Amino acid sequence: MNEHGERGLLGPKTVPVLMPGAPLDQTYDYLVPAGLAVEPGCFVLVPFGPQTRIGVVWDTPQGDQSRAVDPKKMKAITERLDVPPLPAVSLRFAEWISGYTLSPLGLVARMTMSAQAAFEPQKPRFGVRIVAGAQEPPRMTPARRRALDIAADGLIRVKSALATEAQCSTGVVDGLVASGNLVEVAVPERRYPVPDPEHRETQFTDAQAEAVHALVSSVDGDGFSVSLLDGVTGSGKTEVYFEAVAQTLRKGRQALIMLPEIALTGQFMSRFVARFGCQPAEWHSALSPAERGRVWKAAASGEARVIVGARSALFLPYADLGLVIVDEEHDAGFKQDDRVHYQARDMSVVRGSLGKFPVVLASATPSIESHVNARTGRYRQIVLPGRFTGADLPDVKAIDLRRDPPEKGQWLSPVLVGALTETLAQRQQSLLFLNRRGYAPLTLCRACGHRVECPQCTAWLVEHRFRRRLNCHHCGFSLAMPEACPKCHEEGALVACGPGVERVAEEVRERFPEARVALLSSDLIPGLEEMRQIIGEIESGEVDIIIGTQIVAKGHNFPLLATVGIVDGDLGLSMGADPRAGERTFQLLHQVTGRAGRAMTKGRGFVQTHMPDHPVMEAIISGDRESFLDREIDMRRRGLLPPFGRLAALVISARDKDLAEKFAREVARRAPPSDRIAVLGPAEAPIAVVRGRHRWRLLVKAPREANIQDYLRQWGEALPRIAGDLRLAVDVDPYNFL
DNA sequence: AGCACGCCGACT
DNA sequence: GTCGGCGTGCTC
Repeated sequence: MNEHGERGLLGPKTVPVLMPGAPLDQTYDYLVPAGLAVEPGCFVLVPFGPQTRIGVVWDTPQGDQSRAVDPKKMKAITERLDVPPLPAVSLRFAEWISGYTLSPLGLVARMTMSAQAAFEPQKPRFGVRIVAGAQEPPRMTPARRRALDIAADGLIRVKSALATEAQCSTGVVDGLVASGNLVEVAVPERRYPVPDPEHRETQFTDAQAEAVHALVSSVDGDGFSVSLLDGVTGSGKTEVYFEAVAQTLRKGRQALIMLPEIALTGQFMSRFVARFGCQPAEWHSALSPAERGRVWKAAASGEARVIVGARSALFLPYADLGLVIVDEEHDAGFKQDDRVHYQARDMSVVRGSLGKFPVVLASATPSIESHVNARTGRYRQIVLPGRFTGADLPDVKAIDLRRDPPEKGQWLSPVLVGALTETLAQRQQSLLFLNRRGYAPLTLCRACGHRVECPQCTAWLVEHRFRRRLNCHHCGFSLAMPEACPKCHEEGALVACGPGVERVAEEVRERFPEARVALLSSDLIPGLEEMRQIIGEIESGEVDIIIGTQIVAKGHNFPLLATVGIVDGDLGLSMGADPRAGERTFQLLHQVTGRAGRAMTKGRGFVQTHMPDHPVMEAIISGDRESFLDREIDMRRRGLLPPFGRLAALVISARDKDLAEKFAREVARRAPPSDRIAVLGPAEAPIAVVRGRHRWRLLVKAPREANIQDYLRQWGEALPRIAGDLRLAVDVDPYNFL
């Protein structure tokens, strides 16, 4: 065979083709039929074994090419798909992620074609338009009159839209098409408006202007850089990084603003519209397949200038990406933990390096990793001091639950109740935060002491009183709330133990029957639209007391909020093995208390805790972030934890308990010896059984300069083959220690 | 991932 | 005697 891809004297042209979606780590060579033009990155249809698959033409062969292909077995590309090709940088990005995460390239490549609809022949949508000068239909009904009057403007409308507008059925519209008064025409594809960098000038304080200057010059600098934009809630971070977006637009390049899924709010979109005069393209899980297809193509054609999206937006086939902003960069939601385990924040830095453009990480509570990178000079640090809305940071007080406990069966201490009463009297808003969904985390039988557990997981079932069900938060198992104990069948003996947000809401409604209460929990809000609506109601003051889980901590701006109460500040600190537990609790509590007091009023925060002396609580209360950081960073350094060391987790699972344990021990035995890399475990996972699968974990700890991937690959080759029900998942840079 | 091939238990 | 279980192996 000739050198790949070159048509030589020796034979016909062949190209390496990758199969996205298959867990395969190699390309396969295909003949290119005469007259078919293919180039690297283009999508083709190829015969693959007994099936026909979509493939991506690669530029260099990947994976094991050691066994020469039998020329007789070589098949030809069936056809080239009419889809924009992936740019070369997307190929390099996929290779990089595959190498780093140890995921097969085929699985990574699939993430770049996550819009099914873009690969199917698009059916043009048909609409109707009025026929000018046509005779009125023989029978003119009121419905027909309305429809024709609306259509009189000559615009093209989809049939159903016209019918809705004219308050008639689509039958009426069909009738008018039949009578020749309307004509069916293809609806032109929706275009993406071009955001205008000069739409509205923002007034900046001196400190903000300095930050803007730093970011804009990194865009001007025409090359890779990472900036950490570190500014408290209300410091104007968003408006500051919008200027980097504006500068990228002026240069004619595309920008991606990445947000945690939950923070993709209408509020963010309106701020974007205010600055740029139109909506950005959105990319998140709530898009319809057709919308996904449109955004994918608009990213590839360059028509979508700015894309605002969740982590998967990083894999869109941008024609000319020139900037990535990662807002709320500390958020754990940027870590993907299924199939390909990747950290989108870190991968955006890789993407910037490959694409030679600046990356901006923004947060009010940056991750320890980013802090360290900023302190060592790997990242530029841009600090936005204070709030510019005129309000100060809230005063935060600890409520020592040992001294001021709530009444029995209640969860709000008298101090917190007092603060809520006061806030209510002043007609201001309060927020109660508890990071636990449902009504109660444990249901106990008073008669026999039985704890109601999930039949397929090592976890208690959580009562959801609103739905009258017991749910497992790990596998989706659900049971109608039983009347009698499932174990001893005693009637009416089941009692709810501990609080969830629903229970806190119940307590609030009993204590403040006159207050308007909003309960925000992911399981009670069906989708992004409903979420946007509730947030809107809160903003406009239709709610007095907001009670919510994590969902309230992210990206929302509640201008009327005066008082914030953390119902259980200790939640999340007790989890043993997670090196980020302290950091995460700090970030969460800081973000939530930071919601208080935005528009000209000074806010107050209260944290209910059993350990007011814990470093996390002290940092939250004193607002002394730096010494908390120093302490955490020092702990990480001494423990050789990220970013001073590298971690990888191996999770072995099987339905059979003994099989999982035996294999885990076998895996541990085969660990290549190393004096720098340590292997801890195996140990049963903290949640030992999930979905009926028994899980064992191994943790690999390596110094920063070690190549942990090489070590893991070498280890993988030494393992017996994984047969049957056994599974081995590799998670480089794990964030989930359960 | 798919899909075929291949070797062991309950059915027309 | 077959239908079908899923264990194993391959796809240029």
